[in-house]
Amino acid sequence: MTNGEIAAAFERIALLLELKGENPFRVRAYERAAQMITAHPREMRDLHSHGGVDALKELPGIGEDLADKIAEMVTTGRLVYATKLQKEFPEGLLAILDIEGIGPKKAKLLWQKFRVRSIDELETLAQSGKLEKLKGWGPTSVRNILRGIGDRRTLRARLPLPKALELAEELCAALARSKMCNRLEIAGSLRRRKETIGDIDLLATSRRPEEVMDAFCALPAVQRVIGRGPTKASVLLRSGVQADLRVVDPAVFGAALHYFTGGKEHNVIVRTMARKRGITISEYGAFRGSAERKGKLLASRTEEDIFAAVGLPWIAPELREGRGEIEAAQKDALPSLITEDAIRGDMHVHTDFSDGTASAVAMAKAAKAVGYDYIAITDHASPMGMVRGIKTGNIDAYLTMIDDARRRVPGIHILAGAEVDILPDGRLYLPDSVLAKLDWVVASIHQAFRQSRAEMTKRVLRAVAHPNVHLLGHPTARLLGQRTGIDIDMEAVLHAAKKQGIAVEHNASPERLDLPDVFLRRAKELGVPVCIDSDAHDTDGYDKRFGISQARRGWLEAGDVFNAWTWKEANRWMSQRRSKSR
DNA sequence: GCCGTTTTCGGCCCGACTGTTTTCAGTCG
Repeated sequence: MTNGEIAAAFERIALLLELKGENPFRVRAYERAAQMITAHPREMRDLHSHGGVDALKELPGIGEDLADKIAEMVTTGRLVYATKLQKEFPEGLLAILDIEGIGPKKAKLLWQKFRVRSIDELETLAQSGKLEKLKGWGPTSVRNILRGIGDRRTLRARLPLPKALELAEELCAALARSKMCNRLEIAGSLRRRKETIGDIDLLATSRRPEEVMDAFCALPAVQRVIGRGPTKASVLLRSGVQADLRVVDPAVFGAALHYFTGGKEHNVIVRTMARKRGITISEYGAFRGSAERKGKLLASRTEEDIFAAVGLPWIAPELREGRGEIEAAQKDALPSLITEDAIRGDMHVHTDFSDGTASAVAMAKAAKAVGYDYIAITDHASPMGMVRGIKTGNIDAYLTMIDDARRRVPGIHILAGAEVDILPDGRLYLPDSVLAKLDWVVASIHQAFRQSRAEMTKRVLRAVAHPNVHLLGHPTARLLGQRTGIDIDMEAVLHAAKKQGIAVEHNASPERLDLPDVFLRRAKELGVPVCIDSDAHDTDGYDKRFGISQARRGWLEAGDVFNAWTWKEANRWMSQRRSKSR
């Protein structure tokens, strides 16, 4: 079983245990384990086959019992305990937990009293009028459930980061025009720059919170107000996304920003640390003493103050996932994260020689204008009919085009490169004689996405081992929100990249963001350089802001990123690569 | 179910909002 399947099994168990009314901390143990496994770059089955159950027990949040359960899943492909548990409730009951306003208690009651086993049955029951006669339910609750069912049918799945950020920025701009907020910040997973976003969290400071609430709920982008209190409101946007706004006093902005940025796991760890020191942390600040009797206020104004209250330096939002950042902070070993201005070049750029819209000269000028010292022009070399591009027959014309660009755009180093398709059997589309004429070869998958994991891994390993390849392009081939990536043993690919001395790409194109953050971090650990490339197809295409944010989530520093190196450093690496290929 | 500069047992983050309640349970993030 893959990590995804194991995590899904644990999530299911957590839901079922909740339905049973089990100890909530036991439920949380399963949830935490699922989250950890999802984010883990190594496959559980590999860890198990190398180090056995003991290796699994090393993982955070995995003890005796869960280690055994993971071992059972990776060896037998099933989990007896899960099957047993599943029998106590019908399949469809879990789905109704997704409905806004229905939690485990209500779901359990619906099952026990009415034998509700699906969303459709719940809808029929709610319409029948039987529900509202129940103690503690009432007509409003029932109306909300019906609305929740409707919402669930229209609600969007998680939004890709670039789209979500755009929406959030529009909301902020609209709210800012009301001029009632002193500060207005995007918080939550958006501030952490997660690759997909469930809802938009905004935080404002104002001395007139009620009026801010009014303005927020009346924004034209708002379709419906889900909930609204004096300091907090939730709305459903017309785009099908939920947005939450919280207003706090300016004096507690730092505490609130930290709290609403999360992530959940990170906050739990920080608060647990605080408790051990006799400190309680909430969105209103760090207080001496327990939560019930608010003690002396220790910190609240800035995030730095909050972290300092528990003896930590400020931690960048992109790191706040509870993936070891607290431990690193305690050891003063936080990475010095890469920033946009560290980028000196781009190793994946298209022109109108293939499917770009601008000439090589125009692309080079545009790269120079954003301050780059070097670029690799990497037009497609692909068997797919619709893509023009580099063929054996036109390679000389291509090289002439790049030579011409070098002459006409001085002051920037231009590499003659290609983005060559990795064919289904792992060979490259261009023959070695043509590849040898190029300075820089990106190997990418553009077809046959559905191969088995074994086949796909073998395919990519073959390409990675090719002596003329420098970079593995958009390694999972995913399209955010459209196409899940290929099924591949990324650990094996990264090891091979290390062994062969090639780099892996983080393709910063907003529809890709590929390689994903957990593998970026793994690449860093293994010492594989990462190229953060724009994959620009036009002169406005050099924006790397989303790529940088993912690189930061992968703990990358400037030294880990190939195109943050100086031209001299990059060139030295390429010469070494070339000498290897001979 | 996990975990240990409080602990191998007894803890486990904290508060807002809603609906139906006369004081709070359920849900959410």
